[in-house]
Amino acid sequence: MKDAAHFFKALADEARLKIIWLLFHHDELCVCDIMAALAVTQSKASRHLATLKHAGLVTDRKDGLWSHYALRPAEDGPAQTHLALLRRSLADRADAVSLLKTLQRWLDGKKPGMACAKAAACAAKATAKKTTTRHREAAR
Amino acid sequence: MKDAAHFFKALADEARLKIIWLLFHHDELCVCDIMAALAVTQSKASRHLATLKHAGLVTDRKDGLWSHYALRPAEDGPAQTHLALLRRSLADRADAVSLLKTLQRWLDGKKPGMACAKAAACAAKATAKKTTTRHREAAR
DNA sequence: CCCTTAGATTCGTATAGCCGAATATACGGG
DNA sequence: CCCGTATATTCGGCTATACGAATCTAAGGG
Repeated sequence: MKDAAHFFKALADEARLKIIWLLFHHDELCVCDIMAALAVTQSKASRHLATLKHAGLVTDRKDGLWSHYALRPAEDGPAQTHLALLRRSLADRADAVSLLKTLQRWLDGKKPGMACAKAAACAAKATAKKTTTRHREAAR
Repeated sequence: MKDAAHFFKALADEARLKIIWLLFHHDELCVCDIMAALAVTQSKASRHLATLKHAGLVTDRKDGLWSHYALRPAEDGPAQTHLALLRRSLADRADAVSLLKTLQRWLDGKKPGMACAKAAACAAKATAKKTTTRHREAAR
């Protein structure tokens, strides 16, 4: 029963749920994709991915400088069923959908092969600014 | 998405999973039942029940001195599906099954109407002692 | 009223988790 | 070899959570 609790702990964080959600729709993502989509720092992205890996939910594949993360192939335990259910229940959430779009925008503008991290950090800052602006407007 | 994380947080604790598991099989349980079955202190039982209530997973009903807790009736969201799945996946775990038995033993010997808390605390200590004894034996 | 009992809450503390900043590692190019 | 880049890890701090012990509350029973 301890391991069931452990499994749910891995899901008990919004950032990790977002990562899993994105990985449902993309076979592989690298750390800077996560940074850009979630608008988080590099260490946050990396740490949450490590947590998910440690919980056995994702795998990583190294390719030169890049680490590519993917959902762990179904071993068809209860965990997989929970994940499938999670996927379905997130599918009609506005924030989940728009998160996917944000990632897609990033992936589209990525090709140039230019400084990944800086661009992602920049995207993060831009999103943060937009958010605080929105808050400020809401406060009025 | 934040609320999904919140939901999983409520499940991310072994004691709470155990409580939910027991409530799958018993329409209502009072705090001292939980204390006895899980072999935990009164404050631990009460606090975890409060957490579950706060997360909307259980309801409570007051009857004189007693508080009776029950699973919250299905509102048929994804949460309920996760719970149903959880129930199925725990069903063939040895520890979950024996936990149910422990509770049953307690319920059977309960009728006398005698000092609930002390008996439960006693049961808790007995279980603890058995466990440490077992550990000591394993260590040899 | 006072006492006992079931349960809730508070208190102090310990541990776990999250975070950004800084630093470390490791790879590829010049 | 040195540099820049992508990711990992460490560090220090902060918040959240978990816990037992103690205290509080409220309901019966004498």
